Amino acid sequence: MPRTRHTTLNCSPGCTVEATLELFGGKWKALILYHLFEEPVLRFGEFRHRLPNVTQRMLTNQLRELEADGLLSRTVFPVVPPHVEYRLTDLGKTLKPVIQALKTWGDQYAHSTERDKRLKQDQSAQITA
Amino acid sequence: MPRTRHTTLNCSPGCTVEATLELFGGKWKALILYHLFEEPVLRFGEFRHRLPNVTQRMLTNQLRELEADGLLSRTVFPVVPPHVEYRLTDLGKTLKPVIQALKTWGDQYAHSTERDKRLKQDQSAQITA
DNA sequence: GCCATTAGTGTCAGGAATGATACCATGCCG
DNA sequence: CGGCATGGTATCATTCCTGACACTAATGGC
Repeated sequence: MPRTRHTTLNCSPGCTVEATLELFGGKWKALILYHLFEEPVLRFGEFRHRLPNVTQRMLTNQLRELEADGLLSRTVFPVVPPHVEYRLTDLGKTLKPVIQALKTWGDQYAHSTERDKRLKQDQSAQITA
Repeated sequence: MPRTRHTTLNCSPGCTVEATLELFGGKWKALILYHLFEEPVLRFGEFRHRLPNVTQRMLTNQLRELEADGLLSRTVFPVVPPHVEYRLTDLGKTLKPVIQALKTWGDQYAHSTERDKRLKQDQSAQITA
């Protein structure tokens, strides 16, 4: 996601939908935010445990972008070994209903999508192979 | 967006958030869905008018993916010149609260994000240049 | 015969996003 | 002195996304 999509917000009424998506459409951003709604303060290493499929580089990227967009704050304690805390900003907290809507829908419907059926087929094909 | 991100839905409780995002995280999918909530039946050319920045190829891609995911239906009338109608499926209609949440947030907060400020700076820089 | 229409498809190219891997700083512990 | 811990960077390669452009089919109208 998250390339720059449009540079202006003037493309018809639905445009802010896209604008919102640009903020957390990144590959792992929604998940990062989700975990911060569950646990208000997280350290880098804790993210790594919660998102085991994300490489360190990706995680750093996504966190920095969320920070740059003002959705979360990064607090560095100048100690050794390093200690860094991430938490939602006030603006970030306002995203809660959005993430919540995504989760609610996913919990209800994700397993009924065609995409999901394809995934299951792929998996069983791999198992039988 | 939306390459295939994870193949299973087993990665902790927030995973369905990501799964949902995979469905319409594509560059223009949310906007396509949004327009279909406004106007229940749209033809290919009407999308082109509403999304002037999207190339024909991209629009085709995104529509096909949404169709493949069972979120919208594509009805071809075998006439000349071609006539194709797109509308939401029942599953697609269930996404309305999600898109609505995205739009509500965007309308309220998009203009207060750091990203938005950066965009405005870039624009004025281009103007003065 | 020639052009316009609609909804595409095919090909090519460039750039962005992502992943893998290796490497770094610093202070404590033994 | 050597290794560990934490939170990263740097570099390279690859894959994916996106755009530009040209091309198509079948019919109606001039």
